[in-house]
Amino acid sequence: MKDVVSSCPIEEAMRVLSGRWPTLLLYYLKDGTKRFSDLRRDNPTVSHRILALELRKLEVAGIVRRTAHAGYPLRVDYDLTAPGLKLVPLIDALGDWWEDTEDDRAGRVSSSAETRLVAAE
Amino acid sequence: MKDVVSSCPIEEAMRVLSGRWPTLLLYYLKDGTKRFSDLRRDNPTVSHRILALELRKLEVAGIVRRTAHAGYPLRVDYDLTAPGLKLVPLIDALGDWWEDTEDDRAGRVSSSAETRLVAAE
DNA sequence: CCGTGGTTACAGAATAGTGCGTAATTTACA
DNA sequence: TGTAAATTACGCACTATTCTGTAACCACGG
Repeated sequence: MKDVVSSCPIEEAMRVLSGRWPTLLLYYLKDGTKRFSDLRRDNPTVSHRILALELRKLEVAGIVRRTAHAGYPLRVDYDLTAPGLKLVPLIDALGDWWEDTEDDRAGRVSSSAETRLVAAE
Repeated sequence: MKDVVSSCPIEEAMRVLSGRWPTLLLYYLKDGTKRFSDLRRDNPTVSHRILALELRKLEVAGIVRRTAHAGYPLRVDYDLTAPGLKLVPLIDALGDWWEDTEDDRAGRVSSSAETRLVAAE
């Protein structure tokens, strides 16, 4: 994945939203503030390390806000920023699109999918 | 990327849209029918192998239609299916969101991003 | 010792790129 | 006239790069 300085907003947006976790984290955070360990419990298949990395990526992108409370036992909260909140309905729309078009997309996996053959003229 | 049979439409949608190319291909295909070599020219950094794989993925997902014309020199057309067309405005909305929230996301890369410190109560 | 949030080191898995081969027809050129 | 080369859309094998997981460690109060 080279940089290629895309200048295309779609490509840039996808750079941070791509992958399995970003949208899931958005999904869980839309209900409100969560802590690191909450998010781990929400989806137990993400590794400790990756969760930290993904959260950091979203934080740097300005989608998630990280709030570290001083003192011990160490406590950190995560919630969505204003842009993050604005993103949620778009993600939801994507989910709706997937469901609404399910019949039409006709996940015909075993056959040759959508391919059609046309005789040469 | 394990399977985990998500049952979450967002996760499933992201499984096919994740990565650098799917949205880009959508972008180029929204103008109309394109051939394999056209798409290669549109974004020269994608390798032929990956382009073929990505197109096949979108085809199986029912977003792109592949039309192979019989005879040589082999000719194949790609265009969007109805679900694919419906997806385009959502992708565009994502790009708009990225642009519109640019100031607010404040890409403060060098500093500690959004992190804030709060004194313990 | 435990739990919290996080980082680093190393290993293994997944993904991407490179180059070669293929098919039938047209064109190129000695 | 004969044959070599180009064309198109890939598939395959091999390598390079990148990503992800595991485990260990840190800080500290309880």
